[in-house]
Amino acid sequence: MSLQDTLSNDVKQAVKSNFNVELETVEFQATRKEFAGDITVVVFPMLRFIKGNPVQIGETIGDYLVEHVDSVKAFNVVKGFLNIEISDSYYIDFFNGIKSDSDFGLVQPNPGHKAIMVEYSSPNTNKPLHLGHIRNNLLGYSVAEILKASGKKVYKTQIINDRGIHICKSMLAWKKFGNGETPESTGLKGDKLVGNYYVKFDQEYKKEIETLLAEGHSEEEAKKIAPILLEAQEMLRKWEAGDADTVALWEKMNGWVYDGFDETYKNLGVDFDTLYYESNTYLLGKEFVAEGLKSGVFHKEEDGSVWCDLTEEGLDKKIVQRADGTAVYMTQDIGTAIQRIKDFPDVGGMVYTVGNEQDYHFQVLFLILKKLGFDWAKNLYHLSYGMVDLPSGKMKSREGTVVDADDLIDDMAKTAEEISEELGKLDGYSEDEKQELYKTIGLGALKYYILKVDPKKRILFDPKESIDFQGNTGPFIQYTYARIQSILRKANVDANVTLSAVEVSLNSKERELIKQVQLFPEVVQSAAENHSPALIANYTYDLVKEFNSFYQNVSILGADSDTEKLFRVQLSNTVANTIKNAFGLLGIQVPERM
RNA sequence: GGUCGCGUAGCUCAGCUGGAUAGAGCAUCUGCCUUCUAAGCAGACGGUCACAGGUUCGAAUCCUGUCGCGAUCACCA
Repeated sequence: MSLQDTLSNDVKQAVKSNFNVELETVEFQATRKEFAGDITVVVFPMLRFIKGNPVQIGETIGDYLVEHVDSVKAFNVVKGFLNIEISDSYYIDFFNGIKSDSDFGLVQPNPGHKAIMVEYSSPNTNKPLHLGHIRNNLLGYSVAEILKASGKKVYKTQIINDRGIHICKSMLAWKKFGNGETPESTGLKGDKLVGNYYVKFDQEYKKEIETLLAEGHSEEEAKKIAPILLEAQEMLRKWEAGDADTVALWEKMNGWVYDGFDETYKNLGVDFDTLYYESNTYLLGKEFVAEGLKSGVFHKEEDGSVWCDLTEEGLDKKIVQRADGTAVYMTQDIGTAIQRIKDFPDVGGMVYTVGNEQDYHFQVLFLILKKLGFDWAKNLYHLSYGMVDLPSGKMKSREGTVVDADDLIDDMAKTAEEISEELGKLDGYSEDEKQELYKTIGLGALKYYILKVDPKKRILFDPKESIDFQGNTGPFIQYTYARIQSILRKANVDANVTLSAVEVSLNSKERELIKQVQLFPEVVQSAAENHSPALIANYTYDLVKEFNSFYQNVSILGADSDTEKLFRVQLSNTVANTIKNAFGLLGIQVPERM
């Protein structure tokens, strides 16, 4: 039970015995630094139930608390704010309780709870991953880890868009212009190679359009009758008909892409428990159209197309099946969702990590699933995130203004290397160790930079300047962790010794630090509820700032008594542990030294 | 035009269910390396929380409207 919960009961008791009023809730906030105290009760909301002067009410409650509650040492009242000072023994007890708990703040999985499936990444297989995918992957992975930490069983998944006209475009371009090139023959990553042919297709397509325009066709017409496009469409038909050659080529090229993706995922540090492929799911969902028709959720138009009328819910009418009987995007997503629950019966909810341009789509999808009567439909969440903008504007693949994921990761490591060399931090390291560390730091900077921002806001990303290594950044926090490790190596004390309040008296900085650490489990729960890694990131930064201030202003290994030294070292160790757990949830590594 | 999201310091961002004088970092300026990692610490400067109303003891936070930016409104995915 947290301090706030117990105090809440105490305050209610105080109010009851003094004013004979039963309070529903008590409002708390952290005490501002300029006042004495650790936690503050806001008296104003009580005025609705208790008549009187807020200062006097505060005084009365404070008197009661000091007298009846062991952990309350003293209090003061400023206006309607009752500032409570907590006794050292409370903090020391709390501290003793968690200091050897390496899983502090993480809830063990509860087998009674339903599992959650988290979908993220979900790329197309015709081009490499870019900066937008990085945000998607980091968010999805991190939210999955945070949900795990809050005690849920989690399945990480993605749906790979491995079919369609865009895939055929790169296949066709490779067939026509590729001269049998392979990743091995060119030394290119598979996804890059395939991506190049997608670009090649577009170039040829544009050339043909120009020719057609010169021949007097309208632009609209030219776009439709360009021979290379017709050829791609023919290829898609062949693929759908199961043509052996086409399918073989499709499998070969997709294989290259998957190898490339795997490398990028590995570099990013994300992974998946199960995969779905659109080529397997694009025909799903049609049987539910039939069912929906029967139950009246859908209706059929004269031309045979099937619709769902959501106008009563304030939305539009949405098509779920074309007049020719084929499925649309929405149909697939309905089918895939249902299929997933069939495949994993323990799943009771799903999180979709998809950009905010699809907000409307998911609103509709969730509503339809509810109408179809699935009880898990109420536990669906669209983890919607804003676009990543560049200073030059939007990323456009056709204009070559895309920031490639692999390039970006490499650049970050390079920046880390330059800064480290300049500061001369890594003397005495082997070249391999250095390279490993540059990667850890570079990725830490990138991940933290992306994750500390509220998911729903758009991010302005300046590849040259935006990622800093000072201030509110991943490397700053990693650095603090490494420094604590250094303290621990040199201090060489037994971390398991239990201290009592009689032996140690806390100064204000130690108090602040313990309070900060104490918040971690609440922050994790809140982040899980809000699907927001940003909460964890900003909390970790606050903790580290607090620690740095403590560390620089209190002499840890100076002329203190052994007990005080022991306490401070243990406290540092606990902070390090918390940083490590928090960063684990963000998928960021903390180096022992840097 | 309808719907949804965003608008906080020069820049990048925090600010939980309304609470005390709105917080960080970067940038600019001042101090601090013979003691544990200066990727650090202490401090200064910097704000009409887009604007206007409303709700209330109390609003950056909730409600309404206006403006600005973005997304979305396909028998595309």
